[in-house]
Amino acid sequence: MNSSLKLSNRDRAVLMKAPFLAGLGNSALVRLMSMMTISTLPARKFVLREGESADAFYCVLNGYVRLFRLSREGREADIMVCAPGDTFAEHLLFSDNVYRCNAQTAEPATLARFDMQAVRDLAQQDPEVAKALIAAVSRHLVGTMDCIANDRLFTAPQRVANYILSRCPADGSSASIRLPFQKSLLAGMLGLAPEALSRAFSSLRRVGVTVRGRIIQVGDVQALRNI
Amino acid sequence: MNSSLKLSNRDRAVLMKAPFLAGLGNSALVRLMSMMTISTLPARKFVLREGESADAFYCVLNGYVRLFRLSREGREADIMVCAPGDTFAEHLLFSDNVYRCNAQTAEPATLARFDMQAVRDLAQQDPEVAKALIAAVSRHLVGTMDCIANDRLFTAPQRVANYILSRCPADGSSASIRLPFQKSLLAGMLGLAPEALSRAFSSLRRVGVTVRGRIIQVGDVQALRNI
DNA sequence: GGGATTGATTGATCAGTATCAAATCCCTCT
DNA sequence: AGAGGGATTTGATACTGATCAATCAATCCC
Repeated sequence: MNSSLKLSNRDRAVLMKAPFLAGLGNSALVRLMSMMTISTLPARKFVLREGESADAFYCVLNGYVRLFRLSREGREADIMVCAPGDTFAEHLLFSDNVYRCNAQTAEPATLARFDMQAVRDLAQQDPEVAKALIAAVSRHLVGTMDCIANDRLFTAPQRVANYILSRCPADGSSASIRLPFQKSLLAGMLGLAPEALSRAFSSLRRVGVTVRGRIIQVGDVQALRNI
Repeated sequence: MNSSLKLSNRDRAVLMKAPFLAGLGNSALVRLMSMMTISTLPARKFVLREGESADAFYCVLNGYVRLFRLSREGREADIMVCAPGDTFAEHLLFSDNVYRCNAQTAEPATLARFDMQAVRDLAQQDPEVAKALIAAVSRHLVGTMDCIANDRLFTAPQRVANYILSRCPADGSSASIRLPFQKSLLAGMLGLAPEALSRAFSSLRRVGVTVRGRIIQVGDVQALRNI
């Protein structure tokens, strides 16, 4: 875990466009960034663990971070996957003081770390920061509610289709997208075993979806929308 | 839908103890309550529908409200069940402007309605209100994340056991609880068909759980914890 | 350039839950 | 208290996805 205060240009751009920071004025931005530390982590590294005292939250600048919980027998359930620009654990600012799940990098990643207490203080005095926090937590809530509805309403092929559609340009009859991460991570996001994801992809072949490595080709976007 | 400005003593007590309002100082409280309207709804009444413009959020004062989404074929998936003291749709204050799911009373209910724009304005100028909002949304986020983890990690009997345990006093070897609503609502909360809930209860008989109507008796709480 | 490692696919089987139908229970209303 | 009707339970069946094992593909690495 290589920690530093320096920020690459690319990471800085991601940070400034992150929903949590994008709407902030200059003074709040400067103060937040002054209390931030950057770290670069290898793949599969735990960022934090369930039960640990929650004294920081994070913003992903590069790579992907997987939030998951463990059962007693050691099975894992992904709860959320954070992409560049996403924050995580920020919702513990005004509630719990213990992390409620594990966070692990899914590949080499760069994170910005924010001290919980410092941001809490800042949010108390700067309404703009408070507003940004509400927006960030709200966005996460919408995402998790969508996730529950997806899990409960749709089968594996339908969830995969929904995911593909969510990454297709809205118009156009055909499309080609590239998965930004391994299929096993996508499987976890969708609440599936990797084998089930594989089978879902192959069942989508009959509606014109072709998969080669990380490239997914969609022959007929509209056909995919009808299940 | 009988609307009024009056508040029964019981409803007022619930409102004041609701997490969203509990921490507020007097002036914020007075202003919020002045922009609030109370309504009493019969069972199975829709409070709001997916796609409608989101111009109010609600606090449940009495009864239960079910938030759910519909599939194209008309199947329903519960996303959250709100008990007295819970707010819902408040997370749309600073993000979306359209309701993302349906809300329906599960039985006769009393709700406090808050105008979205009015509270938005109030939150902008009163940091205490903003903080209360963050806390409310955060609490919901924790709940939905728990829900995802439960769905993905546990079987039906385990989820039912978890629910029972969450309503048992922490200590004591035996316990007796009363469901505050119909079993079909519990089934939906746990992501189960009513038949599956019924079978889960009967499979818990062998660990000393007895169900008669809404009364659930637990012979050995500790045994229930081990699955 | 060939093992070795890791990730993905495929096949076979099994567990868990949905669904549909029928019987029964419980609550409410009069 | 008894009747009526919705809620719940039970039974039979089908389906979905998990799991385990084996194969295949791609990448890594001296």
